[in-house]
Amino acid sequence: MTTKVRTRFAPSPTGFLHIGGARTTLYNWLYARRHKGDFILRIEDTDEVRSTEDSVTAILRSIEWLGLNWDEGPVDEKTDKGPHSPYYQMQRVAIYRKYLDQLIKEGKAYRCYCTKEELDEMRRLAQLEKRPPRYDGRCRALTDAQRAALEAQGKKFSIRFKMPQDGVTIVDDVIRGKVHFENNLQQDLVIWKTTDGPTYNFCCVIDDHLMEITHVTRGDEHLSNTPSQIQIYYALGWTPPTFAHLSMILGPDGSKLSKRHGATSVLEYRDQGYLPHTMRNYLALLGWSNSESQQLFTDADLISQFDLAGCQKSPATFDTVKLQWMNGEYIRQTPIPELIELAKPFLEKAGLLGLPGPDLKKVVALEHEKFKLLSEIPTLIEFFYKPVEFTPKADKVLQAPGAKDVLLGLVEALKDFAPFEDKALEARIRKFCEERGLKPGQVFHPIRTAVSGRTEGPTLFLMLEIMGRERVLARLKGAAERLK
RNA sequence: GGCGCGUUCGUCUAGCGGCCUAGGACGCUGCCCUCUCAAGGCAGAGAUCACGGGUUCAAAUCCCGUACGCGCCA
Repeated sequence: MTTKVRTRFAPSPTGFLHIGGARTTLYNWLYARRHKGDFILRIEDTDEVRSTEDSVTAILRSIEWLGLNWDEGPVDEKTDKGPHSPYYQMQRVAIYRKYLDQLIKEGKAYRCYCTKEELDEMRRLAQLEKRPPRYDGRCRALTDAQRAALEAQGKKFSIRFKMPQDGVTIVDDVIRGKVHFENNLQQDLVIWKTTDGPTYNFCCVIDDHLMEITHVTRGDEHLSNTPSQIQIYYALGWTPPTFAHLSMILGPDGSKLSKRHGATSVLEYRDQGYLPHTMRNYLALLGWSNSESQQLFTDADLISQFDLAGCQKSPATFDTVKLQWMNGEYIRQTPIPELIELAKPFLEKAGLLGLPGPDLKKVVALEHEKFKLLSEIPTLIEFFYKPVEFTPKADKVLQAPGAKDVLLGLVEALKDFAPFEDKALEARIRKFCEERGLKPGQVFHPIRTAVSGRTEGPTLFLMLEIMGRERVLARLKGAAERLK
């Protein structure tokens, strides 16, 4: 009998969900889905001063937008659902307390009366003497009488976990392999702070065990804490889960991805017009790949192929250029009605919804292969609906000698021309060129410019068809008049 | 400072001792297509596999150092 795979993502709600967190979430989700297991979301809000409800909201929205559903965890900012409820750590403090008492009673944890100042001094001296700046364990051996005396003085205490003094703790990491840590180099970790209660490393162990997490996949920065956590598992009589530590995501300059590199929040990518599927695919590839170096994956592909063991050990640089390419690929794969639906917020914001003019479906289809971001859709199509604005380059085209005559001539030629359709228009306009002894370019460019205000745009004749006779004629005239 | 981790084209990566004169993808350059811009097709430039030692008939691949970067202790 094999146990069911259970993975989790456990963010601290101290800010938005950033790209690194999104990737961690994705990998946990993929792993759970691949093994028909459960994906759990847990909110680590024990840092009362920095945790905010807004952050919780942002994180939940982000994960939802990414399309990663969780099987147990928050329902909203206050409530949650699942057999191991609550999933908000602040609501689990009594549980931590219970295990804390157990460890103290069994002599596996002890009261430490050192103040912050004393600890700082300890660290300073250690630095000076070139020793590792760790807690020296001075409160470990305090007698009951000494403790009573200190407390009689009103001394506050934190609780430290007794790390074994010898031996080696091996973290058998799925991605890194066996990583050895000498126990005597580990310090006695604070598991309960003087005033603020349980610490991250303590809660994390208890929750992961109680929630029956089988695979802990998290950022690289936690690797060094893992031996301590493993020892806490042992002290509590539990078996540690399988660990996997993911490498970091870097900005273009090779430092850890952060605000100064631009957007780091998942929601910002949504607002810039990336598709959730792009994010899933791109993030999956940032640190993982299959042996064919395949680039584009369906979700089903991802789920069936994704493997933690195949993850890269070294950090990866986040590349928005490739992200945009991929988004373009997926936009091109999206059927027009669906694309319009996705682009609604952007069209709305640009004031393009509900305006009279050509069929939006036809217009969007006309430029389909050009969109890299949903947010680009409005700017590329707005001239169909809004008054023409001429770019400097467009102005120059219209200034070409004879442009005005061409435009006015076309107005005449097209006034009653039927059918006002792609191929027929092309034939008619080419004939117009011949009649006037003009090269096609001398006519096509001014038309495009007059009608759109731009020198680049959709294929000409289909654009005219879709724009419709009335609008085309008005714009040709309008542009000609500007040339007076 | 200690401990831990990492290092293949600009970027993401393939590679797990001979198939590598190092493969793919993004980007870049050129050509083709063409009414512009894209998209698409084709071609090309781009990596002494961080460096130095070993092991081996043979190393990007195994071992040991060094450097650099990063993380944790903070």
